Amino acid sequence: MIKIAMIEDDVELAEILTEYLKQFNIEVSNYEEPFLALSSLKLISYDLIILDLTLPGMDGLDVCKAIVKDFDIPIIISSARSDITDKVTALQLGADDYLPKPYDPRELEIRIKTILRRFNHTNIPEEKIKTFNLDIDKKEITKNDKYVKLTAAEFEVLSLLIKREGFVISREDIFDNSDLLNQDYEGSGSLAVIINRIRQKIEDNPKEPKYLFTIRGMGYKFHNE
Amino acid sequence: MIKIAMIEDDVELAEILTEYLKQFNIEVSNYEEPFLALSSLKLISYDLIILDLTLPGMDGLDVCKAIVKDFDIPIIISSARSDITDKVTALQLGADDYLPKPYDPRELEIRIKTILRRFNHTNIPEEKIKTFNLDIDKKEITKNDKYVKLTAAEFEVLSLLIKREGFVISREDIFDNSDLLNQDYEGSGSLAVIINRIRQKIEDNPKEPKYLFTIRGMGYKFHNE
DNA sequence: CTTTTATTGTTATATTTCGTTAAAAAACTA
DNA sequence: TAGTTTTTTAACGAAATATAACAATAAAAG
Repeated sequence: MIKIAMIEDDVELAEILTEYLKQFNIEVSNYEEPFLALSSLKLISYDLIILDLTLPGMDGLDVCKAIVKDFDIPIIISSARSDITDKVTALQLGADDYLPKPYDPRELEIRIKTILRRFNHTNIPEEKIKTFNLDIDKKEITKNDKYVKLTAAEFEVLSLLIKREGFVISREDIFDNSDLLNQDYEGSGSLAVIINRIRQKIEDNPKEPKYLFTIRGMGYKFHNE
Repeated sequence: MIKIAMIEDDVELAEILTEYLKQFNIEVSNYEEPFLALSSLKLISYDLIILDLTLPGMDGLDVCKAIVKDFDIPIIISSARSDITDKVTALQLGADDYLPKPYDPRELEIRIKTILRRFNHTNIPEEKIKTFNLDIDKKEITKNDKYVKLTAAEFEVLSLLIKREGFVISREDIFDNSDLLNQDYEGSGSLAVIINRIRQKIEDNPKEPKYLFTIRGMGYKFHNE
């Protein structure tokens, strides 16, 4: 689990990003107030900071400076200011990356992973030893580098499970994150059928799953090892 | 996937090239600001740099010098300046190639491939083991070095699939990338017909495709192995 | 200029696929 | 054991795709 502190006054944006990053086991705590953030940095250990430069009534660069001074933690600057000097200054101050707004959340995800990998070389396992790998662009999932042929709905469900590997995903969550599945999930066993079909395709012995577990009363959980 | 950093202040040109190179699994990140590019080189590992010499308010050759000094990465210089000394200087500085503007994107693609092959001898697989080969100039496609006779429309569709090999291509995408096909694709099965005709020509058993797959609800996908 | 041939788009029909439903079986809880 | 939840299974039907036959058009040949 990666923990991130976000300093962002646009609450709506912060929520969107928090929601998006949750998919990848990234937990975001947002602070609208930079000084509050600075205080809590002393208490809670985060892996990374995302700092918005365009904060109301203060210069984000000063905040950046303060963080660099007191903490050894990677910083990603996000800013709506198109001022080029900002970028240079921020990077000179010790920020690790600079993202001009608006940006694609996926871009942010990639930058986070890249920076963290660089920062603590060994920490992020990275999709290596994993049995299952997900290639979003190619829309394909591989099990031990072997292509698993899935239908659209099966792919949607399984990719969500892989993305949230290790966590229990409620049925509701799955439907919320799917465009394909009929949203009137209530009282419908259709998901169970899809899960069952996925098991047929990925488990050696579908009766005794090694990867896709049912957590009774809660949902499903995926182990990728 | 080949990753390239482009340093180019003409955003429009950069976008065109980015779009074009995407076809060949080449991902381009453009930096309008050379110093920003230099900073990000430390963070992100690119396979190659395309550097525009005619940057506003600074000498691109200095940027080139800075890159060569700190990074072991091939550089292609692109320049609108017709000054011959520039070319010589650039190459002396350690640039790997020099392209005078304006140039054909295809030219750029070839240079990129050539340089990368030279640079890391083993890394780029190169179209060797591939069953299908596409020669854009000759407008011909070969299967195991044997010429496949296709109609114009079939060629357009199949070449797109080959270029984006491994990725799912939506029907919409195919029509967008075609001049020949009737644009009113909606509700028309004409593409399915073309796909079927292609299968008859390239598959051993069209009923069970080994190359041209249907991804239901998504589009088509081509495997070239 | 007419005839032939090839190509492409259209339509209609056949086929396959896949999500849903429903009902039964199995697993768990109390 | 009874009652609930989850899984399995089979069958259905709608939608997506494939196929075949034809029409329209363009290109080539005579």
